[in-house]
Amino acid sequence: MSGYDIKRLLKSLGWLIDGPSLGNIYSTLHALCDERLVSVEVIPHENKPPRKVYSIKDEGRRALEEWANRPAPPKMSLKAFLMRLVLAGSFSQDKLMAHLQQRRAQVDAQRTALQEAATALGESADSLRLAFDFGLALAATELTWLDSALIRLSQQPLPLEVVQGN
Amino acid sequence: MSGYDIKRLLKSLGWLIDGPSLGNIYSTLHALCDERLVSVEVIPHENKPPRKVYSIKDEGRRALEEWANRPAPPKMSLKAFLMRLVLAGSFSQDKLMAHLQQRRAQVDAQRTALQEAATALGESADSLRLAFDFGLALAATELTWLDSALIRLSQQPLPLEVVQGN
DNA sequence: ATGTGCATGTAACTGGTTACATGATTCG
DNA sequence: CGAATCATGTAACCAGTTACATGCACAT
Repeated sequence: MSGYDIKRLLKSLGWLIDGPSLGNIYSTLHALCDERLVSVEVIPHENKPPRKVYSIKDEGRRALEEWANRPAPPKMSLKAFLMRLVLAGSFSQDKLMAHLQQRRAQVDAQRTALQEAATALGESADSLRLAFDFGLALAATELTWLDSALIRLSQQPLPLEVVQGN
Repeated sequence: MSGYDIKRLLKSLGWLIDGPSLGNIYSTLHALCDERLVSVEVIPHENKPPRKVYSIKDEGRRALEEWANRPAPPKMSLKAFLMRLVLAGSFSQDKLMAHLQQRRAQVDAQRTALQEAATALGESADSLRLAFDFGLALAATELTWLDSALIRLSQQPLPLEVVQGN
């Protein structure tokens, strides 16, 4: 993809993840190029600035896999988790499921902690309480989503890339 | 509260909001002090470093209210919204409800956008699709939470601070 | 005509983290 | 007896934003 393409894709995910600025994307891409992790193909357009299409190289893929398999920090944010999911999900189904299970444990722990903090707060019912309620609802949603994702994945044993060709 | 107290409170909200580092909290508190928005009371402990308890001043409260009433940027993140909710929720019930209604419209728009992007993606069912599904589940949860919060608030017309004294 | 989208890039700035420095207390 | 919690603070450093610079195409 080009830098601009990347920006658009990430934008389509809305508030789910941080939308890095274009400046950031371009300079990261340059750095990645210097490190020989990605390759560029310059496609010249007539008197437009040439489109630069980047592709990940084998070494880059290895580095990405290494990154994806690093143990997740215990306090990983939603955004960070989703970023990992999107970038690392295409490696192996086992890894993906392990990832989801790990996340499940963390979210469950967070939910208990949140519940305790909320009850410790008492029945004050102000805006802080609203925030806690929201947090609990979020945690519940994420847990059911994780469970259904895990079930779906365990029912279709082959990674879809193999089946569908991409 | 003291800087340390603030850190602990924010920590109790877990991944719901960004937990600013202690260094950040302390320097912010110093800056706020210089601007005469908060006051400090130094409570000396025997040969421990003295505890510094900060209180918001009238001028600070005014500044906070002004901040809370600034129109929310359309792409406001979850964390930013919750931060506003917690910090600004104690002003007036009308404002709080307006705030929630505004948020509702934004989340609804985001959900539609997400849905369109997801269907445009087709049935590829890879990890990116999982992320989109999650986003949709999240949006739905937030919407129901917002609705129930709005109903609750409209049923009890007086702000709880008045009833409960705090 | 004027603005928005495509498309790339660089440089300044800054908000916030990490690391350092200090020291008592409590818990295992 | 060392590790964690309480408790404060400063300074270096860095990642990422904002702003600037350029220019065509297409719509209003």
